[in-house]
Amino acid sequence: MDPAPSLNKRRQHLLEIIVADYIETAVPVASQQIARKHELSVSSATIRNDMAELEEMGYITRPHTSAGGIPGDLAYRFFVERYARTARPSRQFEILVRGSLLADSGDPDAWARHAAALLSNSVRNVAIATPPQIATARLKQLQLVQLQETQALLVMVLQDATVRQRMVNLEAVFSQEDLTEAAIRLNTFLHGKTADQIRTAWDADYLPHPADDIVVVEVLKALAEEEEAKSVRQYTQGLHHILNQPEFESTHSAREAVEVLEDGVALKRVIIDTGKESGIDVIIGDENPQETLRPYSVVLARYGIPGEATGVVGTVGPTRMDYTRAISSVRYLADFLSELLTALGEERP
Amino acid sequence: MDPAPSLNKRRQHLLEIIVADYIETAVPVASQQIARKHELSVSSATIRNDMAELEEMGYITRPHTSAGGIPGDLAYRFFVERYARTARPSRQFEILVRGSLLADSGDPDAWARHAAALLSNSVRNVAIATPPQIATARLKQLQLVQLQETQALLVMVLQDATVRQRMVNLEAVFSQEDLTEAAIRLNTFLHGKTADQIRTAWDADYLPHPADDIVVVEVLKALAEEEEAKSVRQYTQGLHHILNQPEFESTHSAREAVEVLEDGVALKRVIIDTGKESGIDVIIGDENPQETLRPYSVVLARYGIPGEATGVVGTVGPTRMDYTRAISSVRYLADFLSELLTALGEERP
DNA sequence: AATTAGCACTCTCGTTGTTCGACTGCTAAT
DNA sequence: ATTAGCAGTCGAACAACGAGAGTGCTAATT
Repeated sequence: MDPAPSLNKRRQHLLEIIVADYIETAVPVASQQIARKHELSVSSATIRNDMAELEEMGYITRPHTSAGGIPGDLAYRFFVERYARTARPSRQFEILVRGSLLADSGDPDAWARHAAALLSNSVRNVAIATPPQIATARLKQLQLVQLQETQALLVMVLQDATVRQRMVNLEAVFSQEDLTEAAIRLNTFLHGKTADQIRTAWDADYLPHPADDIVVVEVLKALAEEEEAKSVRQYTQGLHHILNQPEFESTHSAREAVEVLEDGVALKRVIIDTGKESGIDVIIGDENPQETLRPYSVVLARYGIPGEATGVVGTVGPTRMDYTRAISSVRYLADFLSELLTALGEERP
Repeated sequence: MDPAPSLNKRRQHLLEIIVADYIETAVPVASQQIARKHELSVSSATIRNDMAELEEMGYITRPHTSAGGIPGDLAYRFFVERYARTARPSRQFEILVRGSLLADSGDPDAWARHAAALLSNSVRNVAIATPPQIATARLKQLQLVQLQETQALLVMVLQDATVRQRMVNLEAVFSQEDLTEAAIRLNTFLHGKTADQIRTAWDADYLPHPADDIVVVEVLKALAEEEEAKSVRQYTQGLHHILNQPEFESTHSAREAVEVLEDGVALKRVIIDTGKESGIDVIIGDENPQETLRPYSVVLARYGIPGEATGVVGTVGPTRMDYTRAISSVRYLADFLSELLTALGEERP
């Protein structure tokens, strides 16, 4: 569908120029400047008329009576739908991403951490990434390591190859051999099961070994925690970039931004809501349901294996952000992370 | 030893007042203010004379001719040695720390993360913490989990109960049963060994199973990475606090601070150097060997089991920071983390 | 009907001048 | 050694002002 049906060709082009210019310079763009820099074959007066029209329609606003125009959320939305969605990242970025992420083999947590760093440097804004989270946590294998006489470390590998650990207080003294044996026994019983499945199977099937129930309880706890939305760990990178942006020159706005982004609870909500269906979510300014994020724009994509294990990568910045770069970088990262995760998660039946 | 031998009682007290006042208000402290607020039983003129003397000796400076005094690094040093070292944290803080850290059972990584958050809120500054790092990495137990036909996930539990994972590309097809068997075999062989010990034992003792060497190579790689200084992961919290400090009102200084602290490479160097012997390291301003950290003060303590596994907690802020609070909070946290770690690491012979 | 030239008007920004209040440094008295 | 008193210094806040950039509008042009 046409993002802006009531705009003729020239005005669409004009709007594109204004948005692109403002994204680059952060200065209200003036009609004369446009006439001079771009070969439009119309005079500045015509541009002024068109800009008055664009203002009327809510695409741009003016900081004061005798100033150039600055794009509003609507203009950015138009720009994103019309021009920015189709872009591809630079070859350089692709190489950098592949090289960096292939280096940390098999550790989804490290992927997320490094993805955030890579993205942050690419878009010169704050980047966030979450490691893949499983929809319904499913145990793959567990291991018991003796710590003290009656204390063991329970290490669990989940379906998506993430590893979780918990401490278990046993009620009696066990040797490492006992524990290893118990682990083997429990693995055959628990392998591939969700929390629910474990619960029903456990009731039905009495286990004769005294320590086993304690371990199972801990496994259930861990799986439950895993499914809690609270456990969405997110890596944030590149906070310093926003202090370079002219919109955060005042200490006040800068502090607010850092507070919101470092705290991350608003972001978490956005992440949870974000596109289960594939594609890039672009949330511009006031479109954001999270009030504290209204001054910013968010470009997010979900990656991974839908219904199995998915995470999120994306970037946050002022509404005047480089959407072209942001969208292309985020898409490329999400696709590549999905690839990595698929390779890791694929398993023989 | 006396931190300031050439100062008489009154001048020491005066210096204390100036430092404490400036820490609280961030405004150059004037002689009249001192005379009014504190019961000194001397007039402002006397204070002026004393302050002139303190300036002469390098303890305080003045922003301009007719302004109050602001403490220099020397004054802070005096203050720290004379008054701040002995402080104890508030009961409230102690309770908060115990409650929070006991909640994440057995996960040293989570301890560090939460310690940074707790400390940051307490001192209202940036806080950093590293999870415990082992001096020479020592394998406790490993586990192999099948992912694809020729691919397995290697999960290692190290001596200090931290867990690391790597992907292993096997050269042939193995079932999960094969892998479990191999893991048991390797565990008896590798248990408790350092990288060096593994290497010598491996040469001496030929292993008949074809896949074992691949796994051992990965274990060695992981242990090596673990020992690399580069792998010092650090959690930074509370960057937004520094934007509240008046010294970072200008965007420029704020940006510099965020850049230095978020990047963390300078901090990493300081962390590596930091007090192997117990005690709190207080590095004030220009005393810092790291040039980029000269505008700030750092309060750091190492925790854990010396020679076995240790980490670092601490805080970074402007030289005008609340040393009393910082030192007491850092000390309490370090002590408590050591306790937790000792409980976790204690092991039957 | 759309476009353009021209011009008066508006607004911001950096500069300069001025006042006010706070604080010090110094001198002379205690 | 301490203090009172006073002249002098400095910064913060505010107003005035001119320059420059850009618009809105009107009237002429295609």
